[in-house]
Amino acid sequence: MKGKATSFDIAHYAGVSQSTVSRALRNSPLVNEETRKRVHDIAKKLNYKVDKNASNLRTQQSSTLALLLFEDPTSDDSQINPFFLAMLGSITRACAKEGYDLLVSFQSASADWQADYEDSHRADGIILLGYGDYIDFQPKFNTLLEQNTKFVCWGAKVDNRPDLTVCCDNYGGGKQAAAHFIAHSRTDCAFIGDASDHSPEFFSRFQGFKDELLENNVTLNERKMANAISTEESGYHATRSLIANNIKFNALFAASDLIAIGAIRALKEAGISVPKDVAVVGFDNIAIASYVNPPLTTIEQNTTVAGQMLVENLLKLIRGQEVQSTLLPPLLIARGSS
Amino acid sequence: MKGKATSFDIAHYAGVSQSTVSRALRNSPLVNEETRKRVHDIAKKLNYKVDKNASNLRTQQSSTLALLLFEDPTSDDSQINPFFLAMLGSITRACAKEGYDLLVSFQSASADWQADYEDSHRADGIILLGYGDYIDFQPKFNTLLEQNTKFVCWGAKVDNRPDLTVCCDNYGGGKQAAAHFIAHSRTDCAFIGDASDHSPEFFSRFQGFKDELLENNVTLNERKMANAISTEESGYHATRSLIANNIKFNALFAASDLIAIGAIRALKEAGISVPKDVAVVGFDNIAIASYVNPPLTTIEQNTTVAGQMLVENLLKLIRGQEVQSTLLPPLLIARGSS
DNA sequence: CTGAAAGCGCTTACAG
DNA sequence: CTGAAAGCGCTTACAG
Repeated sequence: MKGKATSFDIAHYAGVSQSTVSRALRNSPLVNEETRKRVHDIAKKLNYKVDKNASNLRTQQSSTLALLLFEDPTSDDSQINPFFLAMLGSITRACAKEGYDLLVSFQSASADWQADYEDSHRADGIILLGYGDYIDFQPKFNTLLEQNTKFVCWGAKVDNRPDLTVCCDNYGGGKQAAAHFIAHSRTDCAFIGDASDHSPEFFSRFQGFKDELLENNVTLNERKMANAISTEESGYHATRSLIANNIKFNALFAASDLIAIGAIRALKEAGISVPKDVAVVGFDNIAIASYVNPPLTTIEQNTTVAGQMLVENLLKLIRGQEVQSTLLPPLLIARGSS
Repeated sequence: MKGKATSFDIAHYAGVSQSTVSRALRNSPLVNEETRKRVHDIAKKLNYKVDKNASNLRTQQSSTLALLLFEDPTSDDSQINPFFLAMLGSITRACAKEGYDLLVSFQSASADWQADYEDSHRADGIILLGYGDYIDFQPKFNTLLEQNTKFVCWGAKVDNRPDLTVCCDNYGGGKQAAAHFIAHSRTDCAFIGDASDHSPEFFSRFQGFKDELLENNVTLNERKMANAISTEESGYHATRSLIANNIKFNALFAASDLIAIGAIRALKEAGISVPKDVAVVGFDNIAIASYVNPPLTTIEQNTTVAGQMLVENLLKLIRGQEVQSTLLPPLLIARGSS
């Protein structure tokens, strides 16, 4: 036989119609058990596989989800944020478990999104993942909403937006970080990260941190804050600028682990001991966190659960079931840096 | 308009036939420039996207590659080997650059591969990636070959196999590790990793290591070898067993960074200083390597180039162009552990 | 339980 | 340069 076998080939060998082959392969109850078995055997022998393009075209669905990873354009091209890499892993697993394929695509935040996966029927729905400037993404989110695209978004839960999100309780995580410092009598706190509406996740972490301090009668001095995106380099430079400006503090909350790792490097270089002089707490619990020196205390986001929830929620949305945005509890992991 | 627009809708509004719409959208030179423009405008206005299932079905190709990541079944379910995660990133980028989508799938080594991506026309070709027991995979590779599936394989170049591979020069990398030890007068060497034909990559690294030592009149004592798969835990336990058996050495070559990291932990626990008492060299240069304490000397595999080559070679294979397996040069990165 | 037939939305040879 | 038509390989309502 030349080329791939089709259902007509199977039909020929099985001595039934092509319709019956199709039914048999889909295990339709309408098919005689014996016929079903015969068809399956022949299909196996001919190494037949249902043509997905044909069946998708016919059924108007794809059993595929698309993952759009949009990255901060300023980050190093060759390095993907390890937190997202972990998410990617868990999303892939979750998809497999649900019988869906996963299309992965990196989007640079600046370029036009190739978000036509759903329109072009390549995917039944889209998962959006990425740090970056949220305000830049607004119009794109709006387009997705207008087009009634099925999508679920990681992390950027903002006010009244009707889109579906799964995110970590960033506010609660920030509070945990502050509570940890207070429990260790470190009340002269600094914060590093972009605490603005450009980065709603970082902003929530900051708010929780500040509020918890306030509830303990500690005020976070605005001068002890520095802006950073989620890279080690950015954390390093932000911390250096604090040190250069002679800002003193004995506790530092970084909006992400990468920032924290950069911060620790800057502190060490300046002869400031971690945790003796400055206690450091990060956010994410990326794999590297436990290996740095000293091991990084951090607020863990459970990527396994997060990936599952993203997939589950998206599938519910696709199936027209009721869904709500999900808030995942963060967990403080105490290590040597604090 | 209800539902998605089709090329017939565009044709209706543009006052041309559907054939012309199809040609115009594909920028066929057969179409009048003015017509082409009009069709494109209307398509944009209606938010029209070519239905991939239909066009793939018609053209019998998918502009999609599949990445099968097969993992060692013994590794922790929640953690993916960071080296493969990095590869995944670079493969995704390389695909995007070539205008291909990437389907990602994790395969447990034990289960049946869902390697029907090509047969089912979901992908034009397959990239295989993973450590694990090579001998277990043999029959599966053979099936792929028999079915004339277009695939390219990372790392497991074995003898006379006709399949296309891209891999690091593991043998040369092993030699570099040995040369490094010899240059630092550390000639009492140990090796940790599965040096058998179950793990051809590890075996090549081991061979190169042993041969380079031999060329410098150093013999690697078989007792100073321990088996390990590519996880930290495995490296830890293998090293502990050497120590427990009172095996002495002043240099340790681990077949992967994860093994090396586990080894360092075991050494430290036993009160053995790295690098003072034992110099350690790993393989891969995963992101964590530079953060561990002490920073890990390792043989880097360039994942960016590797991902590009995998995609390039596979596309050549798909297009019927001439291709050869590719060997990538490794690079020793000297850090604090040696 | 089975078959003949329509149709999913494209692409492209064929005819003009 | 354009259009009518065939056909990619399925799924499923319809008729028996």
